[in-house]
Amino acid sequence: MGASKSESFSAEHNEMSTLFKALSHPARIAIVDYLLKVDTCICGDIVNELPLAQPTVSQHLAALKNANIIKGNIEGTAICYCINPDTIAKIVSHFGAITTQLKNKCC
Amino acid sequence: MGASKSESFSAEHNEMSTLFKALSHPARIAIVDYLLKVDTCICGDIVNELPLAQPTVSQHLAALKNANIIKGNIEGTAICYCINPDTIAKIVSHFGAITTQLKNKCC
DNA sequence: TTGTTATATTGTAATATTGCAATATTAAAA
DNA sequence: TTTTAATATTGCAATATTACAATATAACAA
Repeated sequence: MGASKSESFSAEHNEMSTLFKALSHPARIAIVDYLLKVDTCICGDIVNELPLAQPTVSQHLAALKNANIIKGNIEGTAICYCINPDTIAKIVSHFGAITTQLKNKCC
Repeated sequence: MGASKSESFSAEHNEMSTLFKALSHPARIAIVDYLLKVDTCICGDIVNELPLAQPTVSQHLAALKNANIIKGNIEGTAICYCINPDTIAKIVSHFGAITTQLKNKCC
């Protein structure tokens, strides 16, 4: 086939894998990194920060927005992007649970 | 094109995106979840736990092993898989840094 | 209205991923 | 040695992702 059999897995597993898929490209990690580095949220220069063409960056931003990892507020002609702390918290909480479970393991 | 321009990004960004890519499929999240749920490391029944054929599961296990998220020890005919806590720690540390940076943000 | 600037969308080509049947490999058991 | 069980590899078809040129849209400026 080729398509992932997502309907065969739990909502939780699908939700987490969707978040990780959004972070599974170096450009998108770089975008998140940049948004954290810049103090202000008024940031219309993400395109200049990346070694990719404008439509490609736009697609990566859309992927991050679609996964709720970033938020974008229209600010005139520009768009102000910033991290969505709620989604980060969700991922952190997932790994918190993993870390707790790992403490009882033999490996 | 189609191939990701990974050579244009930093080693750190590539490394993190590779880890997330390994976790970007529900079957692989389910495998990690299962390995954490099972107390013993002697686990040769991952195939029966997933709604996928044996070769497909084998590929997902290889993907996780390749990203150092799990380790596999040969135990006779079976293979004993378990989580690699070092890699989990690396991801946790990444999000720890993000959480710290987020505290100074306006959004 | 006519630029101009910032971002999104569309179309398309190249490449990667997913899934599985068929087959191979490997190690223990008979 | 032959069989059996567990896992890996190969080959291939279906689908998804990545990248970008060309174009569209939307809002402000002149």
